[in-house]
Amino acid sequence: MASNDQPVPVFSKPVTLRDVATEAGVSVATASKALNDQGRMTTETRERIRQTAQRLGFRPNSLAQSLLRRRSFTVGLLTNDTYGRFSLPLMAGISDALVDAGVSVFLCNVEEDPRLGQLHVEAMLDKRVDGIIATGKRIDRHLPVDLSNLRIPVIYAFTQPDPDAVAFVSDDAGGARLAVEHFCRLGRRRIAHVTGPSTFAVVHERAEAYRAVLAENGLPAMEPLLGSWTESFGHQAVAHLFDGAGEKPEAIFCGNDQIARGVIDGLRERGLSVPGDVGVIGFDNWQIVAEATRPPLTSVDMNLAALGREAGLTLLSLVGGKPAVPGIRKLPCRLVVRQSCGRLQDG
Amino acid sequence: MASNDQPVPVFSKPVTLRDVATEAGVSVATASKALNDQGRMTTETRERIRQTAQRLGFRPNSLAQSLLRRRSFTVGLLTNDTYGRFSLPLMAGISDALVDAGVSVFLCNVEEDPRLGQLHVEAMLDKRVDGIIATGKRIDRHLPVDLSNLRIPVIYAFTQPDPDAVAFVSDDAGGARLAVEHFCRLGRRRIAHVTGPSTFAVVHERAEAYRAVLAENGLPAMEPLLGSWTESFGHQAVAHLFDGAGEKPEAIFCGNDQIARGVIDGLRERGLSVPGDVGVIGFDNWQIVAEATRPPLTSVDMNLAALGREAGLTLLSLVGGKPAVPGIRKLPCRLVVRQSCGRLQDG
DNA sequence: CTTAGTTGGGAAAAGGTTTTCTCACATCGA
DNA sequence: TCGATGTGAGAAAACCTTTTCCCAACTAAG
Repeated sequence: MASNDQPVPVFSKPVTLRDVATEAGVSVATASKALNDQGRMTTETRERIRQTAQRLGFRPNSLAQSLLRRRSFTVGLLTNDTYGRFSLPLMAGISDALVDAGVSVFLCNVEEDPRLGQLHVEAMLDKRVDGIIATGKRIDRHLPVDLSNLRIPVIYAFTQPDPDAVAFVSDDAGGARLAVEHFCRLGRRRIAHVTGPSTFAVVHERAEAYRAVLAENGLPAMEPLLGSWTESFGHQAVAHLFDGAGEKPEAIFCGNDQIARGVIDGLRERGLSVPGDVGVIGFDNWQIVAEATRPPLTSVDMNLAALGREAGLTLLSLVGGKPAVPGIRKLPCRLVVRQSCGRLQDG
Repeated sequence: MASNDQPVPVFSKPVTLRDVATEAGVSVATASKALNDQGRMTTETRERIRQTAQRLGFRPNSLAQSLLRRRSFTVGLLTNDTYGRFSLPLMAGISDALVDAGVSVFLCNVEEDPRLGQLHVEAMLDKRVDGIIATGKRIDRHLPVDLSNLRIPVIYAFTQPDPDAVAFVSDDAGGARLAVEHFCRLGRRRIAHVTGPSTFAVVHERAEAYRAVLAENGLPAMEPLLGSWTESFGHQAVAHLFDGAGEKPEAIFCGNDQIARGVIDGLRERGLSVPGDVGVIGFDNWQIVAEATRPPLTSVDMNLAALGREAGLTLLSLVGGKPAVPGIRKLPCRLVVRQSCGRLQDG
């Protein structure tokens, strides 16, 4: 049987620093110093070693470096967000902030399973991650793992288990203000708020901001409609708001894009034009939803990637030994204006 | 200034094998063997060392182990799927398959940027990942990185750069068959197919299967409608199919759930009932979309998690030195029946 | 010519674990 | 009592890199 009958691939051995040193006729110590711009030697020697390393395709073994430096250039991202609606943009930001520092990210989805969470955390700890970023779908619920007594820095994004932790969250109240104030600027007077269930902390935070902006602008207060984060609740809300007697809203600020979508569809089915008769603004700026509504949805973007970047950078500096003051940092949202909210009339 | 004025946390030093050995009054060699069930010693000694390790909370340093074993218990997942629509379920499957083996997964989103791809791949290589799984949004496009001459095993999921590679993809033709055959069983005779652009390989593969099933069942052939993967194309398609003259379809098999959503909305706007007048089946089984359509959408599920599990397991066995025959492995889809496709009439 | 200082480069330890050898001691049969 | 066998446990090498000394050779000053 010929040897090439075997489909098993042969992987060549990685070239080590010793190989480079031998090839260049110096000791490993010198080779190391040459490549790290340390120590003293003739530029000639240094250059020769560099060339040799280059030629041999030498890449230092991170494992050995990590062992020595007690730093693995690795962080873990813990999430329970199965579909990655929030965690992926966050991840993108983190990754973006860290890749230039040579740091890679372990992603662990722990669902709601404490056993799984424990397993993943231990695996990461054993691999000596430099730090952990924990994220969740909502600020007022925590991952099913205890990260409080780890020997490494932990940063929270979108959740904050205790006030002594360092946490980054979006400024939901500010985001709500952006939306409602935008409606005010557009001259809408009766502004409704349709949002998720009262069990979510953000629901109250945003509703509070909504009421505040109405008050500041001398507009009629309307009680926020709490329900579920679904399209179908958007439909129900429209039925509730428009099918009864009394004055109808001119604008609806929705708690997420799915609700907004349901609202827009419900309005259209009633022959109401968006934004002509009613303006709609959503929350989350979930592109795939926001761009599919008719008309495309104006929505509050939580800047998750930026949040991830901040979290990543902060973790890095924490790992580097710089202290960080504990507490929540709120990062501003931004309003992404499309066509569902109406436009300022010129003149 | 009191020392507790400083917010810098103090992280205790990890306990090493040497600590355990010293504490138990043995050598590190013995300690190692005790904990790994190797070597010879009295059960008494072994037990005592175990207890000591337990008491001290010893966890072996993975870095040191990896260095020695030339195996990092780490794999990389490379993707360009920003929103994680495909890569996250895949990731979940991979992670699920590997976590019990103590393997963690680096997730790297390289977008379409070759520089970024290169950066990530090098970072992973330096960290001595045991293998890499590369995935993409579509089988006929590849990531902007060259993985062909790595010293570690590579597995592809959803893409296959060359026939010598090991790749896992979903059986799109089979999935299409499932959908169309389901319509046939339900007695629908005029079955249309609305799908994405011709630049996608899967579009042709599924269209082929669609035609084949029609032929096998002696049903009238209809030319598939190719467009974009969007809701708005779904609307257009409905206009095209129903607003002209000629016989109308009784069923529509859509290339993805977004198209299906557009189709369903378009049908409703025309006063056609789903599934009463027209049955609709989508593709991807994107839960958040499929459950929000009215009625909920029957859809072909590509079993991405299962695919990820297979890929992970295969990579593991490849890493373990077992050869794997190159080529594409197609994994079956499954039909998730909800309410949009109609039901078999009893009696 | 001696001494102090500089320069280029190497030896060795460290990081934490695993594994192979080796060794001392005990036991057993002759 | 002597060799053979077996048993429990330790010493040391290995994995790969970094860093701290250290040393030899050379230069310059006195």
